[in-house]
Amino acid sequence: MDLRDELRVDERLARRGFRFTPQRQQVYAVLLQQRDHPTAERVFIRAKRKMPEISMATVYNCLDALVKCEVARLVALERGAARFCPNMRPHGHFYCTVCERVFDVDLPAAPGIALPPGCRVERYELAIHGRCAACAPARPGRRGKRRSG
Amino acid sequence: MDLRDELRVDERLARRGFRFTPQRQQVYAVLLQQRDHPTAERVFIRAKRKMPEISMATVYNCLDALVKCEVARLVALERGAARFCPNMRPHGHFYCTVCERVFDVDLPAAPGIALPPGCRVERYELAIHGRCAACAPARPGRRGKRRSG
DNA sequence: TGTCTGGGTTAGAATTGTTCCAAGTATTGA
DNA sequence: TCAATACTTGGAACAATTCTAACCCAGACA
Repeated sequence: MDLRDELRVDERLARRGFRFTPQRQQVYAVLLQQRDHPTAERVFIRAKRKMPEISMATVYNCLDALVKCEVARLVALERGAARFCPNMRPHGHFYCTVCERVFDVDLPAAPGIALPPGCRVERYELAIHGRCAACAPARPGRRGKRRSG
Repeated sequence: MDLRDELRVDERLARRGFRFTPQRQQVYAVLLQQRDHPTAERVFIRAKRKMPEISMATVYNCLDALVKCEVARLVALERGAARFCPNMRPHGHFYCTVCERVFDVDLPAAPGIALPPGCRVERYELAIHGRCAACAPARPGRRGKRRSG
């Protein structure tokens, strides 16, 4: 983990009256280590490897603190478990409906959406559902190029 | 409800081996009647007014059938209950974080998003979180009222 | 040093939203 | 008419999340 990031996280938590406890450090490290948008349960499993005593309730608590301090994002792509993502730059998500993997995608500079008048935007969430490169050829739908391998 | 719409829904269901039962008609009518993106529970409450015997399981069944036949959309804007929407034209959603109301918004013609190569898009979901006109002037705190019904 | 205060952690209970199930009902086709 | 099949129902089961009560620990202060 980048030390400057850790310092910034520490500060960000402190500013809101949260402590950067060993559990929160571990949960944040898990998010940074493998950026595959894990669910809370998956974070729990990974965090347990180095911290076997950690509980699910604590993982939820830590994720909640990280999200509140804008150090991680909660991503709700489908029904079922929420996913978490330490990438705080504006971005959208590509969700593969076959393998359920999630990829970050850049957002266009100017979305140019006509909002109801008077609205104040806090954030955008763009989710794109489809098939990733690995899964696209799998089930032949319309015409697609066939790849060997 | 527009008769042509109803006929089309009937057909669409039939094409997939579903029947347009009185319960499904009622659930669909509820969606058309008040386009405020109700949750399944809210649909249940509204459907009961004209059909007191209807059960929650049936409401879920009906909503599921309508979504499968592409007559309604399931909208997952936040954690918690899914919402339903009979507007099948491409559009996004503005979600007011204060009053929790949802508004349809038009999408820009060309989204222009750089996807990972080889991806095949099935659908976009754009969610914009913020404050609606009624809630925007409020200071961070609770204002705005949720409508009952 | 002891103790007070307040956030943090834990296991497990509770809650919420959804799906599953078994039994009975309605509709369709032979 | 009978059989096959889809549908509805209430309630059980389930998954994800939140809540609760007990205990823990760091820092402030006497």
